Amino acid sequence: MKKAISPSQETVEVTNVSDATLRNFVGYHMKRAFNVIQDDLAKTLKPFELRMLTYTALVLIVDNPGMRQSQLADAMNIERPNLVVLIDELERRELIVRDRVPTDRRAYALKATLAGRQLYEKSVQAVTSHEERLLREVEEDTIATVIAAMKTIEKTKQKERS
Amino acid sequence: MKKAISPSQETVEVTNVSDATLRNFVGYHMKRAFNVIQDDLAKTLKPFELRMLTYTALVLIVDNPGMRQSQLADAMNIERPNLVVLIDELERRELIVRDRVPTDRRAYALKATLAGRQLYEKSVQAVTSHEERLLREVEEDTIATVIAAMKTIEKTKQKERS
DNA sequence: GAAAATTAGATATGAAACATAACTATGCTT
DNA sequence: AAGCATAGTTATGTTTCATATCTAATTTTC
Repeated sequence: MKKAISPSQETVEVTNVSDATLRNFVGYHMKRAFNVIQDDLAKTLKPFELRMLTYTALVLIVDNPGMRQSQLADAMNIERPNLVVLIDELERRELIVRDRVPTDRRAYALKATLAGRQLYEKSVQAVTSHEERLLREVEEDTIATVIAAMKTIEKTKQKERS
Repeated sequence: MKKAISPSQETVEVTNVSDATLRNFVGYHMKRAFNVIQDDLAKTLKPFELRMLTYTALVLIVDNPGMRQSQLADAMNIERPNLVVLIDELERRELIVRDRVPTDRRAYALKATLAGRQLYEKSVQAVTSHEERLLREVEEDTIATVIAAMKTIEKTKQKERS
């Protein structure tokens, strides 16, 4: 059995906007929820003068000392040219350094400075609090289920490459 | 008991990039999963010459005939000026019309044309298939849990406004 | 071992998504 | 009627992300 094609098209004053069709999609729910998280994350990182992307880069560099720019771009799923400006910013603020790789003088080994590692500690702590705050009403089991689902969705990407 | 402050900072060749710290955050998982969904959605909408935002606007207009631009901007969480260009695009393609509201000549009542409703039907069907494809490996129960969690997160936004 | 192809990073440039300020036209309040 | 508020628009700027092209260095190939 098939539903009527579309709602009738008479113009009436719209009081409550219905997003019922979009609510059928998981992606729509994820986008809306992620917007809330991202807004709050931005506020959380503001005191450290970090944005989501600079924060992500800093964390990955601290956790992977000696990493190269292309590796970082891959890990962050961004293009190399866009990473350059992020790294420029972190370097200018002396949170990281670009060390030359002796075995390959084209490449840079990215390393955090002491200041970078200290900012990492503080900001990771702040982001942890931010998540605790936002997820306060979500059960621990539910969070685990969500993470598992997100990983499954993330993995389907690789399969496409065939 | 407290962990060591940071990984040691010796430069070694990084083979596998570790994002273990970021993996502690639900937001990180959501961002990565959503990127996969968004990329696939863009490909799905390409044949219809729609982007995520124009698709969202079209669906909301079809589902809420007579809706005004400011209502749509509110529903989509975007600023009025940015909506104007989206509506311009849909209008230029004759998928929607800006009807004058007789009772308020400042406002427009947005309505889809027949072509707009037809594109809606096709594109909603395509997006439904896209989600089925991406979520094939996610259990039905899990999806319900994820949607509930997303709604909970989305709702925490309102509480902040105090 | 030299020429050709590849790779790491940088520069230039543009598109898309988002925000703010200020404007026009209309409507509402008093 | 005067002043204020609202709907939509215009102008403008920022951020995120993509592509093409460049340089320097490395690797491949003959």
